[in-house]
Amino acid sequence: MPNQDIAIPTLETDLVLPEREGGYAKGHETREAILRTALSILIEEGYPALSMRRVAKECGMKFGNLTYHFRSREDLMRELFDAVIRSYEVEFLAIAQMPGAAPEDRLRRVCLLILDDIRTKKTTHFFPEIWALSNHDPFVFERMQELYVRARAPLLSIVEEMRPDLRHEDCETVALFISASMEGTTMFAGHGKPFEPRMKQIEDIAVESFIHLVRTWKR
Amino acid sequence: MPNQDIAIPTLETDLVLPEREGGYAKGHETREAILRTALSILIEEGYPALSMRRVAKECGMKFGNLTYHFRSREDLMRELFDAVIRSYEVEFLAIAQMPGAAPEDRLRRVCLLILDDIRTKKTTHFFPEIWALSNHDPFVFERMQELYVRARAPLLSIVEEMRPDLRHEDCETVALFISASMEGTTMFAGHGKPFEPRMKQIEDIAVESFIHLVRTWKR
DNA sequence: ACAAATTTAGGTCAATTGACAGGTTTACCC
DNA sequence: GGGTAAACCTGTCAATTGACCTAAATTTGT
Repeated sequence: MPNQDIAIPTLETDLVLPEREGGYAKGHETREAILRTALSILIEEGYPALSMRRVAKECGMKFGNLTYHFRSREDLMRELFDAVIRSYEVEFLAIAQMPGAAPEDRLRRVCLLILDDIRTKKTTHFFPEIWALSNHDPFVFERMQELYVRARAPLLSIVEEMRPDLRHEDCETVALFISASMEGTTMFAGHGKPFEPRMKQIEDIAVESFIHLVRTWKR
Repeated sequence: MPNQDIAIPTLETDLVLPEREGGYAKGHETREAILRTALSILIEEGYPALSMRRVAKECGMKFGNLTYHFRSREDLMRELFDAVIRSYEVEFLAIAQMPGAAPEDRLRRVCLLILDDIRTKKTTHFFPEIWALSNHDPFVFERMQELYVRARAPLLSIVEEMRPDLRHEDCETVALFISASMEGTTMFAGHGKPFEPRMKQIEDIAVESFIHLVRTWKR
């Protein structure tokens, strides 16, 4: 049963900014432009290239102005990660509510959605950066784990629906394994990686393997 | 069938330096000390903290001396990555030659070896760094993919042995999926991660799932 | 013991970094 | 349209970075 023909919703919003209290409209736009530029640098050239001056220059903005909007580099980083992570969270939220299809079908579609997203340049480049950073920055660590809790939520509820006989904790571990498995393809079949052309076949393997796992797993 | 009782060989050699042509003994030691210090900084504090002056200070060595041994920062990085990657390559080489056990048993043991290694601090911290770097540094990219080709070799030969009916390319993709799946657990069940205590259960899930996959996969 | 190779030490250099202080201009509300 | 807060700009600061250079001390092979 090939799955190439299932329509995949795509994600356009790179960033989701939090509601702002006061301030002028222009301020919001500028803030967003800054974050968007910063994300672009992070994706194109990596974390070490992401300096305040670099961001200012790339925005066509004076350095002093940037420091007005983001007092410190750390401020900017925190808000950048928050905004990007939020963008994935809204995506996962959309996945969570899927019409009452059969659980196995929902599992399949969730996995395909995630695996297709992994092939985007944004995801292929952004996540390894936060994986590395999360090893040394508690804030990134915390925020990233929060993100993945939400990313696993749809998987978890499907697993629990399919296997009411399992303990909650076991469902969690199964969902984690499935999620982690998919993340692991990033470095090999993500955007620009050697196995990118085989991603569709990997998707088949993954989905089939996951479905059997959830169906039959006995602790 | 619990697997906690299988003895796991551990890896002590953090670095494997290439054979050196001429030079004195002390020079080699100093070089090795430098690389060891650099690796330690990379693991403990991440790539941005890895500056030449920092390495020199941490070795109790003058900056000028460090620049004698490694003319440039890039020189040091290349050799560091080479040495660390080489250390994993010797590990995988050891795995490859396993006495004529049943293929499924070998698959199990290879996977357990890899998953246990993922829980070490060195692996949990080093690999995300090169995953991130490989997105922007062609040298790291190249070297990393080489490493993984070797890491998959034992898996691949087991898959081909178990499934002579499959095309070579399909065996490759299956081996890749298995390898990638395991790598993906790094950020969740690696050293210091939230699911680290559940790694043993994850290993059970992974091994069982992989064995069934190899046994039954039909393209 | 002697010469060559190697190791250490010290310093300079331009470039880049993040933080900050002081202004000026612009946008918005009344 | 005037006033105020927001947005923007200029310039400076100390600190750090990597590359480079020179000279002394030490180790090694012979």
